[in-house]
Amino acid sequence: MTRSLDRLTLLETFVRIAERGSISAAARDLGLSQASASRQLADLEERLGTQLIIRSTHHLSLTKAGERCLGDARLMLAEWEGFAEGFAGDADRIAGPLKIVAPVALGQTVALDCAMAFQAAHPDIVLDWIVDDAPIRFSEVGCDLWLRVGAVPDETLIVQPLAKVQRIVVAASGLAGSVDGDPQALTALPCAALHPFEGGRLPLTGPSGEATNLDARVTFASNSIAATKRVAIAGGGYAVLPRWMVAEELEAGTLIEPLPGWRAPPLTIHAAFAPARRQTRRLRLFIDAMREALAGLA
Amino acid sequence: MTRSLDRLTLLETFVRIAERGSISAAARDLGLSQASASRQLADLEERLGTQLIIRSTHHLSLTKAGERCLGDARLMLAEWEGFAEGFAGDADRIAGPLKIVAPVALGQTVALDCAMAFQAAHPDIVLDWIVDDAPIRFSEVGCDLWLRVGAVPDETLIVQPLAKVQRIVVAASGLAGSVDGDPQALTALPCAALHPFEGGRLPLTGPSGEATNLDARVTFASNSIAATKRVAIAGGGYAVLPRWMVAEELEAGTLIEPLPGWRAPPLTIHAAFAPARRQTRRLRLFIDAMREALAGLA
DNA sequence: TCGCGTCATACGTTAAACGTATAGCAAATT
DNA sequence: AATTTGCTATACGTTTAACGTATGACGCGA
Repeated sequence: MTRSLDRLTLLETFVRIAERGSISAAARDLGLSQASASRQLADLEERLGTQLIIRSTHHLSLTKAGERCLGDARLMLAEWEGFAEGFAGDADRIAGPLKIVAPVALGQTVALDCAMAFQAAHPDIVLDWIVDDAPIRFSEVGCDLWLRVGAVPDETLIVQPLAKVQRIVVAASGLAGSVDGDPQALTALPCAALHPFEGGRLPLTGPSGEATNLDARVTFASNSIAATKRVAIAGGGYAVLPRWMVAEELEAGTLIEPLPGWRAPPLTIHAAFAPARRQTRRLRLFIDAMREALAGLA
Repeated sequence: MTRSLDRLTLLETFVRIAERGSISAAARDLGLSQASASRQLADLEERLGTQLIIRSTHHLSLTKAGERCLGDARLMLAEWEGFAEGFAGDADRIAGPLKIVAPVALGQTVALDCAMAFQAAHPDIVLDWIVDDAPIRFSEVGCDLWLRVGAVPDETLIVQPLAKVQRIVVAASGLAGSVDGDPQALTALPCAALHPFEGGRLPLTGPSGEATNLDARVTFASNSIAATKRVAIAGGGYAVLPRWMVAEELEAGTLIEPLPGWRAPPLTIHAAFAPARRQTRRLRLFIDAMREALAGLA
């Protein structure tokens, strides 16, 4: 009987090497010698009959086969973990890493509060919290959960809606004081537009369900919602922003709602994660907690 | 760094033990000593933190956890195999076991011919060919492919249609010689019905698309299509049978078609197999070959 | 040029998986 | 009832391969 080191351990080592871009760094992370890590990678390559990583002394890169292997390896490792977790005697212990990418605005406010509360409730969870509004390459980042406002541009992922975000038109009173509830008056004003949700057209729904689609004179465009909000506060243009995000400014009068009762199309916050037949309990619980926390944004 | 024997190897050993119901028999199959097999099972139980198999000297049985583990273990092993196969350098070599359950009639004729041709083309394939008309418990049998006429009563499986089977009314001429193309005349004759496809009602479609639904006087019922055919030949009743299955008898005059041009509802032959993100190449190729072979039955 | 960090590999050491042997048990056979 | 057969678990010495240390070749930056 030929013995073999654990194939799943070989995959773990490979994934860590790919993520760190260095055999030595991965070895340190995993508590191995550099020589062992190097040999395990070679062992995996031999088993699969193909080269996965192109080596050089200062730069490792994945082959095409290595890229495919990375995605599959992660899934198989996640499946083992979900599987083994399903038998664990200690059903109450929630532990292990969670790497999460969240949008900047939510990731520094509501979602972050939720994540901190989750960690306080489960102290053995290790959170890796990344805020980023840009679309990520999920398979490269190696995260467990991607919180995303709007569409998730990756059809390989499982995408679940968590909450809808109510959006309204807001502006500084000096800019929009004369609008007086008339949507058409907006077309004369500058617009601070948020990529990729707003462009030259602005669909709105009124208090009685009436619809209109305004031309927007975009004078400022950004993919940063924080920047868009700041421009609106400074009077540089009206903006379409989530109500939760401008509640304080509306209360303080720093911003007004020039079209009371009118709504821009709501956006959906999605949870996106890799398909595996069993998700780890900590991920499932985290998603549930996040769904509950975001429910108040509607 | 603690070394560990391959977790996937532990799963393989467990699956074989469960299938054979004996640690010793599994050890012989796998080329291990009985002691090693016993230890590997104990090792897996220790890793998962739960007992999987209840031991006795003459009868092993799975615990509840063991039953769940069996299904998941098979899937994870299949996923590794599909994964590793995707990297194999020798893309042309088709090898390994295929365990297939087929309906009795097809499994002794057309489908068997196809399977034998497939094996002749790929001699390294090991076929385990089981004919059985009864519904199987897929997860217990541990087969790769279930060929099934009609519905597949297991929603956990991937089910793909392979072919439609054209069915006609046939009878011995001594019984049905006076029917003379009139469907209603059938209601006076005894019917040999095949479970679960025929009962007291017989829907038929005529040559011009006209539909009728006859009362069937069932005097013989069986779940065996071969028995039903035999009764028809012997003049014990008319039967609804696939055209492919009675072609010779029609040619020889042993059976006649009392309602030329009329059809019973066709049945679909399905291929059912376990979901895995990657199917082994041999299974994919086999299913393709079977689909092609059965295409002539319509 | 020098120093540092990288990866691959040789070599002796280590850890764990191996098979053989044995004991206890249950069922079938004589 | 006694014997035979086949089962599983475990002790023990053996075997195997994975381990870490050491070293050489290489590339990059100061």
